[in-house]
Amino acid sequence: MPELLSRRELNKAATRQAITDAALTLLRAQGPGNFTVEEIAESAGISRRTFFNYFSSTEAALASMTHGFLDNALQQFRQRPADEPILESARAALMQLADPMTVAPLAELFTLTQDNAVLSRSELEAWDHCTEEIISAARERFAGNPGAVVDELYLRALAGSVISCGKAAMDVWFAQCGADLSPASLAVLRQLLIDAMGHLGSGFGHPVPAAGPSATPTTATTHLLKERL
Amino acid sequence: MPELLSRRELNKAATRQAITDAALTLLRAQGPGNFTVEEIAESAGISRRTFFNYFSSTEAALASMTHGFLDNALQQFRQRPADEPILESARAALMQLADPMTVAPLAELFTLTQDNAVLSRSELEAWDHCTEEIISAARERFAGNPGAVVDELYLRALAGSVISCGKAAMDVWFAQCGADLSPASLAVLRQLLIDAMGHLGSGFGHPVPAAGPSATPTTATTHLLKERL
DNA sequence: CATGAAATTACACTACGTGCAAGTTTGCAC
DNA sequence: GTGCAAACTTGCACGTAGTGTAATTTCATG
Repeated sequence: MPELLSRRELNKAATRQAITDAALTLLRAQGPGNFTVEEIAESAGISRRTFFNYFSSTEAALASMTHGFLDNALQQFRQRPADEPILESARAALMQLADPMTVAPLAELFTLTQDNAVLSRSELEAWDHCTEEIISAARERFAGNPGAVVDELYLRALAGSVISCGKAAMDVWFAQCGADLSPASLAVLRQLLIDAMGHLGSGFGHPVPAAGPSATPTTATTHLLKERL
Repeated sequence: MPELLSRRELNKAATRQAITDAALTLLRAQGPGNFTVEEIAESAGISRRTFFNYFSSTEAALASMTHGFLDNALQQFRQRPADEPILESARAALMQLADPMTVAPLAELFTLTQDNAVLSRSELEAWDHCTEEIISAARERFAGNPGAVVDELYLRALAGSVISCGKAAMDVWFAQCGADLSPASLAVLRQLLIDAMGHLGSGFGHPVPAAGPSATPTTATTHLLKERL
């Protein structure tokens, strides 16, 4: 069987996909909290018990999209050259995400779960998980540096701040553009990500930066980033 | 009866306290996830239903301690002069928390729930809630500035980063010192908070941090740690 | 003390999440 | 193909979470 994936793995992937599809469909139709695991299972053509073999809860099933999104970002990050400044790597990784295919599921999920406490919990967890992953990635990168003692505080503070800035950019973007995925909207998102990382890179030195989602990068872009733009 | 608190309010506060005490006691004795709401209620001398009148879940009851801790920090933040740089206000507010009475409950809670997924969720939620509160506080502060358009991205990125750095400092502290609340340990915590805010204020320019605003932060930290280990 | 508001309680009910013991499908060797 | 073992699914049962509701108790006030 010269396929890359065995039949078993294909079936599992299909089932997993069917579950998340069903969950998203129900979320669209009924709104958050207004449907049960049993309905998801029925809609996905499986038993209630099998659902729990794949996901530990409804929120986990939905949060798998966020996880996919963030794993994608992390993959981008790991591919950056090791001698690049971390902030620049993060900026580049985040930039890859301002892409219709990538943000579409997340954008919709965000608009649908905006005001729901239970669901946004899982989102928080996903972001936190990504933070931990970035810490690992950054630690590995520094570990390549011989003789350098890795400063755990620096790592954690930096990774947390990067994620916070990415999250802030997406929050502002959602608030401004909703689920709009037009090129103009995505350009806004890119600029927000750039600006957020710029603020971070410059130590948040400008309390009132000149705002403008237009083509001109705001004054907040730092020397460090300007070098590369 | 011109008491500051009516009998009703006193009773409610006492019940609330009894619940959190009971939950913490059970957490100590049985470990996370190994006790039920019914046990908490019984131990607190109330009915199961009454428990849910106070807290929506076991985790919520335990997370109320974290909320208290962070509300305290927020209160400190709001009391800072409005013309002070935000980062300095945040640093000062966080500094007030490196106090035995304040961190003690949080430290124990942290060590007890270290490896528990469900409980750390509520902790995440508490930190996120505090972030939102800081955003509000900072927005109010800027709103006092006439004619200034508040940059939502700046606010959210900054608040998120500040919280992330505070969290990073506490994570590192817990990892290094456990639940140790000795003066030396608290000094380490203070220094970690200072260093984290220093990193943030300098745009994370130094992979191996060297210069701080005063004295020699990093060496001071390691020195203190060496003393204890 | 009487009365109404607020809090507690018992009860019932739905849904969640899990262990277990079947049954079913897939992979692999013969 | 046949047989077998491992992986996967399913139904069932059980304990627990969380909530609506109505009855009961506690507290403040006239």
